[in-house]
Amino acid sequence: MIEKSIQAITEPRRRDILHLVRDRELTSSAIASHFDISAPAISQHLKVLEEAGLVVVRRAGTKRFYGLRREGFAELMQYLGSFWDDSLLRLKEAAEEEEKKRRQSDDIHQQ
Amino acid sequence: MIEKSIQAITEPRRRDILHLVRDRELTSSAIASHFDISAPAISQHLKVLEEAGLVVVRRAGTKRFYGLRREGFAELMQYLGSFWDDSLLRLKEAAEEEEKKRRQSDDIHQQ
DNA sequence: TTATTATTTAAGTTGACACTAAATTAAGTG
DNA sequence: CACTTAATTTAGTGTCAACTTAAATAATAA
Repeated sequence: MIEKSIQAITEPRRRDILHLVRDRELTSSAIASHFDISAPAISQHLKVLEEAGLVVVRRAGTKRFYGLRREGFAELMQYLGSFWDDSLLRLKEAAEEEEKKRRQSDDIHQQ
Repeated sequence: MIEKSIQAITEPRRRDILHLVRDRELTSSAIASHFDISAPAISQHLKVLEEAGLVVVRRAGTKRFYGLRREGFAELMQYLGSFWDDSLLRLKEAAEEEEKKRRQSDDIHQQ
């Protein structure tokens, strides 16, 4: 799946599509209107994104609404992050430290 | 550059190469020995990675040592992260909050 | 049912890219 | 300089992915 999602985000238009559906669902044709390529081409891109687990479809009548699949992103980001990163690792550690503190204070409150 | 680095990490062998040079420098031939493709093929991959700013070369006699270029990764990760992510955003906020607290306490100490 | 709208699937073309083998460059060493 | 080692560049080939147009599917309305 990771392999597919990495492949998927390589194509610039697919990244543009992901941007478009990031905060709202859009139909295939609404997405297509933002590009100068044909509707079938967009449909094919959406298929790739869907098979990569990065978008999901919701059918409503003749329309199909595409939206971001956050779990897919999370998985991809986790992979890319764990792959090498430094700054991300430091961010994680900082967040975990914060989380630890939070939990400790919760424990105190609960006792 | 971002475009090139995204392109670069799409190829599975190139990600393998990045893994190999992650913690140590390696020569082109040392890298090639890990794969069953020809030396020129590896050389071409290294060129792509270098042009993407993800590896750097250090010449030493007839040998060329390849190593990870962390700034390139940082840039790529930042882009990929800022692109969409949630959990990463939350991590960032937590880290920034932490940073803010740290700075405030520094200010107090400095006065 | 016929027509309309929304979208996908199919078939075929083109260009990009990963590969190979052969030739070339680069930096020593005898 | 000739030779060796390390690696790259060049030229050519095959595969794959993104696009096109045309045909097919899906849901609904007249």
